[in-house]
Amino acid sequence: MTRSTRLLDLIQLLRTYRRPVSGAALAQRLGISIRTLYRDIATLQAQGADIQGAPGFGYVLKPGFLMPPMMLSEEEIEALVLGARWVAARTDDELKDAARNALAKIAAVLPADLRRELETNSLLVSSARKPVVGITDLAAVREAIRQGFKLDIGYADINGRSTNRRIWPFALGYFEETRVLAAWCELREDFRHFRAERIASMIVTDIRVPQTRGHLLAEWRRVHNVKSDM
Amino acid sequence: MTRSTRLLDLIQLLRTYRRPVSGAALAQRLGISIRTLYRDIATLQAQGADIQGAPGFGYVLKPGFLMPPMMLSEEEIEALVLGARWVAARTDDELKDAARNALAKIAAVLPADLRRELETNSLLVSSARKPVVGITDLAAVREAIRQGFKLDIGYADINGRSTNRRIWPFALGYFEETRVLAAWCELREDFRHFRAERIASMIVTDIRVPQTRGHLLAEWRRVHNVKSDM
DNA sequence: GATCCTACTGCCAGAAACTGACAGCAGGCC
DNA sequence: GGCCTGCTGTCAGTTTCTGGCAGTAGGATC
Repeated sequence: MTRSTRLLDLIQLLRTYRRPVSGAALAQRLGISIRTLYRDIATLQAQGADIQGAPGFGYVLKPGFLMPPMMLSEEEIEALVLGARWVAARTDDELKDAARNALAKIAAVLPADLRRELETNSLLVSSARKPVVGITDLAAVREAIRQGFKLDIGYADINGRSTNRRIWPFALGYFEETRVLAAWCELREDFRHFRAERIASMIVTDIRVPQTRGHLLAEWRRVHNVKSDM
Repeated sequence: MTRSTRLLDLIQLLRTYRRPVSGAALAQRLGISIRTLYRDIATLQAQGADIQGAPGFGYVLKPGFLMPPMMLSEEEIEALVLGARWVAARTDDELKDAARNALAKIAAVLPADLRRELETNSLLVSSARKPVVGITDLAAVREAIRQGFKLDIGYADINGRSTNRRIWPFALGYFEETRVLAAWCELREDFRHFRAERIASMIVTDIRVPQTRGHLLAEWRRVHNVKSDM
């Protein structure tokens, strides 16, 4: 691999990280020595890339960059289409439409040959065995998460006891058979998981959650020791 | 000026022109010989730049090399991220990287507020219970499908009998537990499905499938009465 | 204060690439 | 046929690149 292509790869690689990455990790991914990586970083910085590095932390590429990324590769298109198909097959109608619309917008900016690639893509997902039942309006839940509104729900726990709770929703998990809402529960004063099909009633309040969903998600990850890079 | 910086300059320079520019003019602007310019153009083309040159005219950079700015709705972003997360959690390393790269590229061309939406998205998928085992190199299979190459495979059928077949792959199904390759089988002269974990050996030939994968997929859908709008 | 992780720099010699010049072919237009 | 231009091959001199080593420094943690 020649240096000029490697520099573009390095930019793209940096773009895929949100947390700081160590130079050693980057060097390994690129198959070069750490010394060369430092030189490459310096070169990109000299060209105007806003790459911040701090001893002990690593590197972050600040957005607002000198050059837009290169066009999507065929494999990247395949990944997006496959993911969109899974969403269309396994979630609800609103997300299905959103996935279709997103692909349409992406297709609109692709050159003709890649658009054909997108349209004739032949990675398939199996369709849902049984439609996931649930009275809960997941689109409204997602909207509440986005907006940061508290929810008042009636929830039947595993013993059948029903309780009314005010919760701070911050994440929604799509499992094979069920949908699980992760939230802070004011009643229990702790994180709780709510299976969508056991939510008997739901009212979106207009009360704001006092923390960002990013904060809650991070804390929840810490408590449950969830590691995920995506 | 080093070559890697010059290549970036050349892209920007080409972007500023709409009418064809002669190579000599470009070379002069960059302060290099015409011979080196031809080499630089060739390098950019090898990286995917659609630079068209015609004798007597000059060069034009067709759009589609770099990602243009995009607008997506919040729900469309959620759908893409959720799909990408499923791909990352449930397929192989190559597709996982592709999904990450695709999201990073899309994020880079979104306005700042939507980029934050993408980065703090909190729709989750469960991670794979067990990693899907399989000796088959699915990345190579996808590549063969894209390129339209026939495959020679050794396949153990359900009774344990092993056969060697030449097949025309056209689709790859991602099910919960298995991966299924859909292909036209020259041995059976019919469509056949091959479970990835039963493919004992695989050689990618350089023989072209005489039909497009779109044709094969449509015919297969007709035969199996598969309906799908995505 | 000690320790650890990491960014960052200078130096050097071998390896790899880049470069310009020249010569020549080809395609479209006048 | 003449002209403009794209494009390729070859080659030797030059430049750049690269990895390893040694060393400095900054921040966090203990």
